[in-house]
Amino acid sequence: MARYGPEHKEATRRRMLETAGRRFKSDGIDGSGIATLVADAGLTNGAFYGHFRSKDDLVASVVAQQLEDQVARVNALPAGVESVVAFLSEYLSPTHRDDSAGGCPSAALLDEIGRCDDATRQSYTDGARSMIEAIARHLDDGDAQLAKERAIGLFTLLVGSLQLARAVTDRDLSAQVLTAAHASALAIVANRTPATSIDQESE
Amino acid sequence: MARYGPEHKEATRRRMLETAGRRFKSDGIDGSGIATLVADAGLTNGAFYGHFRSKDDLVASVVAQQLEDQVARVNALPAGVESVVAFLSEYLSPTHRDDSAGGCPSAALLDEIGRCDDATRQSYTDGARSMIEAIARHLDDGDAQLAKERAIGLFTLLVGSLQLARAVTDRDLSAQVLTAAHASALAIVANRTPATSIDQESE
DNA sequence: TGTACATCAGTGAACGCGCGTTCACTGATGTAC
DNA sequence: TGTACATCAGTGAACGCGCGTTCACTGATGTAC
Repeated sequence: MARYGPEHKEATRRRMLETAGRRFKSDGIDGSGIATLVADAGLTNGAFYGHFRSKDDLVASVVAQQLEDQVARVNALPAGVESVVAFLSEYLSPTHRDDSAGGCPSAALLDEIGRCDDATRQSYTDGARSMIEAIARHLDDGDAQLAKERAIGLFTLLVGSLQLARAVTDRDLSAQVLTAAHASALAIVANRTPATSIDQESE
Repeated sequence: MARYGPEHKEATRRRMLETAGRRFKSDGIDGSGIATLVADAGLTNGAFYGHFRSKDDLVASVVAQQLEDQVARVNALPAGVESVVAFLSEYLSPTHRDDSAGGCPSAALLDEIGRCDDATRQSYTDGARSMIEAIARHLDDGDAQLAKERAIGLFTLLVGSLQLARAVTDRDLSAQVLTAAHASALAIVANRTPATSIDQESE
């Protein structure tokens, strides 16, 4: 095909990352083959290895990209607790539930990421840390440690409840999950009791 | 092989369900092939279809079995909020985090279940409903609706935080996730504010 | 009690298929002269 | 300005492999006579 300037290949790579992100989130990582992934970006299978060393390499890159995008969105929120509350409502909306491909990467892929290779889990760890810090920044009202704890609780509640709302076949139950999660999220945001000092690290 | 009484085949099926449950939870559903699953139960691949119609049929049966077992464990807890709090600590322990194969099926498989066929998602829905009811029964102090909401929030927080604690490569962060989730779980248990009446069902 | 037969849980080779990956090739462009 | 060559993103056929599934077969047992 045509020869292009140096920005062309980079653009193709970005397009691959984006379409692969959507595909992974809707069909799972194991459920998405190279041929499909590459066709989504308008290429044929051989082109893949000009951009990525392996499927694992793509997965790690996609995970990093997905979390970066999400962190950027949270960082773009106006300061203060109110914008976190607004974010909650959007996250726990039926629209988000019904849009795995365009939604939160953690809700779509977290348990699968837990089974990926070290590079992918490392990418995810970096992204998750940034995400927690971004949320904590909005919740911080003096006690940074407590804000981080609440951010973690909030984040994992959101992820778990979106997964449950998606897995369940009963639409009524699914809607109840979103509503109940919203109420619990507010309880976490309002929580002023830090974790007990019994250190779970020293198992 | 030998001919056995009518209880033998049923015992083999149960063994398959149990070993497949462990395998799915550690390697994922897509990540577990029939040959491996059947070898785990001490059989060869051809024997599989004497017990299950297809892999999908096995998956649905395993999911049902796994949730049934877990619900039974929750139902066996002594009445009252204290035993729920004890359950929390166990659920959010490093031991549970490091034992996917023997642990909570939702933490190991929830997003993958969301991509399974209807029969599996139906099995999961039935199990999740029972699970929520079982937890709510322990939290109910007069307001059944509120207890159900808190049960849902608690359950999804536990699932999400165990997934996060498992996915992350940094052991310190992983331990912090468990600790923070515990604090947030207590905030949900203590919550007395029901969800707002804005009905998320009517999207 | 001894022999012939039916049962059926489990065996293991084989099937077509899609997977991740490799590689010789194409062809539109920029560069050299 | 015109021709020959180098570049390199993308093509598409092919690879070995493990997947889910099928099926003719085995062989230890219980039953019939």
